[in-house]
Amino acid sequence: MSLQLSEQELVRREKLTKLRVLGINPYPADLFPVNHLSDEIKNNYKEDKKVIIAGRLMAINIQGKASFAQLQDSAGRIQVYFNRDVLCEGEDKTMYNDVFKKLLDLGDFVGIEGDLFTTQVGEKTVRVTKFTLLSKALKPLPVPKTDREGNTYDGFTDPEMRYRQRYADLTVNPHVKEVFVKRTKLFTAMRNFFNEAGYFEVETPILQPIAGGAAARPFMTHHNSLDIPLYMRIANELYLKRLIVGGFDGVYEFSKNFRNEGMDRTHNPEFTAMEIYVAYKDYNWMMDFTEQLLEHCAIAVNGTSKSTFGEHKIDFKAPYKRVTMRQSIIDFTGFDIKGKTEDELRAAAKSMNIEVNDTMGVGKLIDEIFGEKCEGNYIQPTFITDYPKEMSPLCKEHRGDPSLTERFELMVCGKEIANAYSELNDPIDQRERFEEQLKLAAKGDDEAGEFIDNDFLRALEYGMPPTSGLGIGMDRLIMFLTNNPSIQEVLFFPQMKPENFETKKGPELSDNEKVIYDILIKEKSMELNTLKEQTGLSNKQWDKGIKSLGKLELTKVTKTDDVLTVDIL
RNA sequence: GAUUCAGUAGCUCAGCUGGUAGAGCACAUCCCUUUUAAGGAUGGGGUCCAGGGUUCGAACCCCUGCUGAAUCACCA
Repeated sequence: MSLQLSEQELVRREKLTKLRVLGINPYPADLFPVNHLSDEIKNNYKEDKKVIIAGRLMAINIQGKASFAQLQDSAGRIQVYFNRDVLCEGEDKTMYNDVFKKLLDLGDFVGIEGDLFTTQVGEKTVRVTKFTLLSKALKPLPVPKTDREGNTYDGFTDPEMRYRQRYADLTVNPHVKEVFVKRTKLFTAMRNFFNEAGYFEVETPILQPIAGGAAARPFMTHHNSLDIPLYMRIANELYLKRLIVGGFDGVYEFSKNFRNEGMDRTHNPEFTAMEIYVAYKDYNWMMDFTEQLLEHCAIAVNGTSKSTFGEHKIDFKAPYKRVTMRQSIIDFTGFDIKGKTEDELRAAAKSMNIEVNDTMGVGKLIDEIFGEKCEGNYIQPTFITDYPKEMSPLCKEHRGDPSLTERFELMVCGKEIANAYSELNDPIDQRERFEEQLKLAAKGDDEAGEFIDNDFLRALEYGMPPTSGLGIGMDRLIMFLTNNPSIQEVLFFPQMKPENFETKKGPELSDNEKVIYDILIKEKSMELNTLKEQTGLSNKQWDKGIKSLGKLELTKVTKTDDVLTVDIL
């Protein structure tokens, strides 16, 4: 089961044994007493200061009896200087001549003790007095090089390889690491904002008997000892509201959700949402809260509320524009949805060249019109408010218009990044809405819920205070904050088709090769065309077979005058 | 799901009209004590994604498949 090794991999394996012969353990167990990071050295530079650092060798530049190398640690890179006579004071120059020059490779982890100096070219450098191999790399890293102008050569850029081998991507591409540092800063900033507001971080089940709180196809699994199906969560809404029923004033959760749907550059089967529910508030309050939150987060991540996404410059500075869905549709189509019947809406949609079908109800039709004609126009953060009741089964009816709900979505660069309600807390209304969804589902609307969560309804019957809830797509938000158009760039390990690690056949012969070989082994030597005819192989199959047999040094083709002869070796 | 493009050395990529597979970096050996995309000399390294077809001959043309990307469709 060994994969075929490249020449470079074999060389590194040989170095491993040579190191062991010299008594050097290439994978020592000892703690290494690091006391500086590369950026600390550069920021608090003091001539001759003694430092102990560790990291990967990312560039080696040997010049005879002295050498330079780049050591990369978690904070960046620092140049280190190996001088033969500094490193090896006595007669024995093995550590420099053999261990450093011959047995170390790019990618190896080394620990270094040394003191600081500045080279003639002005680069802050660690003069190595002692080095320790901490871990040998057997596989060569793809090492891009960058010149003085910042042009990168041999970049490790193939997305497939970068996603599959994120460890190599992170090692070699500092800008990739930066995206994930920002991702974590975003989570921290949001968490701090909520905690300072006095809200409570909680955890709710990922394995659920009913996947509710959203309309999406769930992943199904099975619990053996209960012998029941379980679903992986598609949203955490219904569980968080149960906690508001239980008496918390504000609860929030960063929730990994799972949806068994299509994948593309903005959809991964598992993604992270944040949902927060706050008692005694409504969606107007939540809009204020949301714009404060996002301004805070943008500044925490990028140091400014401004951000660039592709061709767009966006600014998360509060307050954001607020437009009702009805007004938005009037603005972009001239059509007023107020009071229109399902048939009128369907006719209007058709006249706008929007694809519609009979399963679409009023809500869905309005949503299609909005999605098609309006959504994409909102580049700066904008709240779209007051959605039709039919498409918001968990949202409280609008206090001023019973056909609407108290709901808003926050649009940025034409995409939805947040969704919020004045939460429905009337248990009887809630049951009716669920039943309405069941009817829609039966009618064929695949976005309508198929189950009624009776336990959730029971919770509401005990009484839930008026509550406003907000959900934010964290992946999408971090895409906007780091200027990445692809969700795969902001997930460490985006979902991909499994890689095929099947081992190569090695010295075994393929079928074609066997046919040729079996005939030839009896005759020992044959004229080429006779042999070819006897095998009955096509030209292509013959060609491949005889070529690879030659490569394996099992046969040899010789030409005497005009006659080609094949011999067995 | 549809369309288009791509897959060649460890990495980034050339490869003309079908005619023995190339470069830079990396690697190996040697020279070089403050360099920085270090430099100089020499050398090794390939299942041209896989399978089939056409052809005297295929990395190249045709078909099928695999993998990925982009655009579109789908996706609160």
